[in-house]
Amino acid sequence: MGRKRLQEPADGRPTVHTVAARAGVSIASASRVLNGVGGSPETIRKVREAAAEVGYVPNAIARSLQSQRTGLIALAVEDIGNPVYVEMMRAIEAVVASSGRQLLVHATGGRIDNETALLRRLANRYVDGMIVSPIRVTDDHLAALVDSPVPVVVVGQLGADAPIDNVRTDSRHGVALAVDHLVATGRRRIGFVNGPLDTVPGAARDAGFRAALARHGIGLDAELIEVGDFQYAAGRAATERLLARAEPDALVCANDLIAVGALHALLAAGRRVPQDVALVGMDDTELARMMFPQLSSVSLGSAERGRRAAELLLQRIADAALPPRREQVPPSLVVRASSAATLPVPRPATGTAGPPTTHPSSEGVTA
Amino acid sequence: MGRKRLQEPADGRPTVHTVAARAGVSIASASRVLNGVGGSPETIRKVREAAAEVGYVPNAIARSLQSQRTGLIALAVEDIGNPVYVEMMRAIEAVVASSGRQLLVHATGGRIDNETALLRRLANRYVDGMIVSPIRVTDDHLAALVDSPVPVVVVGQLGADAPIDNVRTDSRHGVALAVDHLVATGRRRIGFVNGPLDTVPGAARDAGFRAALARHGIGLDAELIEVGDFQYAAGRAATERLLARAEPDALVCANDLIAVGALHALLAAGRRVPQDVALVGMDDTELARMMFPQLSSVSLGSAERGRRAAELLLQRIADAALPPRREQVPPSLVVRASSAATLPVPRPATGTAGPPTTHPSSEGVTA
DNA sequence: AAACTCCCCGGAAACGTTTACAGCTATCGG
DNA sequence: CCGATAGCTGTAAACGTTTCCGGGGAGTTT
Repeated sequence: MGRKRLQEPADGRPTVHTVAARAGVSIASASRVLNGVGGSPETIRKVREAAAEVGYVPNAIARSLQSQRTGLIALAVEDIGNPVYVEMMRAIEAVVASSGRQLLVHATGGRIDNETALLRRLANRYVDGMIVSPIRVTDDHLAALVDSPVPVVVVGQLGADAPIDNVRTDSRHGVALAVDHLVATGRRRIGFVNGPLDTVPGAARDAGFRAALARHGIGLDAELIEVGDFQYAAGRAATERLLARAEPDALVCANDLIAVGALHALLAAGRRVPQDVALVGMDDTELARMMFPQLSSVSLGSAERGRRAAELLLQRIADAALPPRREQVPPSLVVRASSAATLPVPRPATGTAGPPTTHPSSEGVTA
Repeated sequence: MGRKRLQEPADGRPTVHTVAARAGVSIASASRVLNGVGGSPETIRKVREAAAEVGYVPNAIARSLQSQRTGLIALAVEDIGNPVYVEMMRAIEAVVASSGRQLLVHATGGRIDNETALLRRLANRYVDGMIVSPIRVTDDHLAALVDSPVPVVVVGQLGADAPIDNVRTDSRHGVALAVDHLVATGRRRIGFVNGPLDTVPGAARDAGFRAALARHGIGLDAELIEVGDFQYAAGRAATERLLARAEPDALVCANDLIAVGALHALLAAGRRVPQDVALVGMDDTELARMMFPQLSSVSLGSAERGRRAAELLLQRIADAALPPRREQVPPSLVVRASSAATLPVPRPATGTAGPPTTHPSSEGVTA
């Protein structure tokens, strides 16, 4: 009398003890059968039966405590409403799923405390690894990354000496590609609608823009630079402010959401795109192809970066002793109607790309 | 000699035992201090010091095993690229965060086995509760929902008698609102671009469309109905097929992604929106406001549904004995430029809404 | 000064699982 | 016919944490 251990926990859910007792075997045997390793035919039958009768479902937490793994990978991004992260997520998900794990996504909403808290919390073993793509990096942040208990891979720029697996692109060069293209097609008064300068991508793109103009010997006109958030509404508002005081013949936008906002502002202000103003976005997301006219955009290889980050993470999970690695994905420009060279045709409002095809990804010319 | 328990696990991470030994106290005292309950000033100092020295970070899995809760809530949606889910997620995240928990998102990609597997896996205690928004519901699925070990709330239509907390809308009525509006503004050849009919929303919207036409005494023309996926590219392709064989004066689309695809197809085919063809989407996402002209859309109260679902879930987590509840959020129509009544003006291509404001959400007329 | 209260501390159990180990039975080969 | 072997089984330890409980010391009250 007086069993050593309660068989039915307070919430009534059966445990392996319940099953074992019901089947008349030890918990070890029950566990073995439930995991499909060993057991005589008779035992297997009894345990299976008992498990089915009580509706046994294993407690994943307990299992993880024992096995030291959860089979979950987390992805933390700033804004899940930004299609670039959706593309990245899809690429990661494919890799993660092929390793038999599952991907969970967390939106930090740009609140940096939120992201640090997530790191501190989730990384404490709830997941086997994390991929994070921070847009602001503080020292505190970096510290949390470095001594995370689980492997972490960062997508995005990071201090040069941080001992963290890292996949990046060169968005300075990306902006340069856009400027080169616009200059080559005759534009001279090139505006720039950027995201916040205190973010890593915002700062890099600003530097890239200034450097590119200088390289072409075009003087910098502060009136042609505007800053907002990396979002649609902010991009539109920023472009309205810019148009109220200057007359650009081209606009480079720091991402596609901003570019869509800019397109809206331009059309509402009566400018024709690309005849009056050429427009180039950045990230080359599906959104760029959804617009009319379709937007030129600088691809930063987001899907590729996601894929590589996932691979790095899986490798590190397999072998924690690997040295920190860094990979780089080059940007490339995809030219579409929004920045097509304006030809003699007076009003080719439907763009020069001809009738849209059903394979949008095949449209555009990679430069 | 021969300690009862290893202090340093193989992976070298310190545990509460490490800290306790170093501080010269019992693990019970160490745990108490680390949780901020009790402890003499001296003990507190010693433990804090020891913890800092070894870089102790608690193992969340072990803690959860003991406390029977993880503080995590999962949201499973079909397609995270659909902005409607982004809006829903934001609303849920706000409620969840205010309860001190964290939200994790999982994209099922519409693969139903994926969703069932997720339920079976995540729900086994990795999270304290789940919100799922399935678009296809099978019996197997339903069974997995019903006997989930953790509370589940479903957003979307569900069998009438399923004993599961449920927040729904009336998308049949939503389609009716769109049709009523179009008929009232003089449209008669109204087309419909739907998602797959074997999905719950697809079927409901199809039924709603047919019923609405019948109510207005408009005969059904099968040529004006087309079906694709609930996505941009599919919506565009479906609209191209429809335009190749029929000449609608209005289009109702089963969601905003499809509507954007339709807009693209219409413009590419040389139709003016709204003069030649009026366009109404569904879900009233940010995407509808990002288009030019801005799209009319039927709001299905996604943010509100998300908010309510999260509240239901938190209540159920607090009290598992509650009876299953069902809530309903009414649809409403938001009229914007894409379906504005065509007035005597010959080519008001910029729409009738006047210059865009910086508060897009204040635009449009709710009907 | 005795009794009582309060607080702090350490031992041990508990959360639910997997698994090393050892003992047992049955089978097989010599 | 007996010893070796293989396969199965049960006991118990382990994963890392929280918490119940009882013992003990210090301070307060009568």
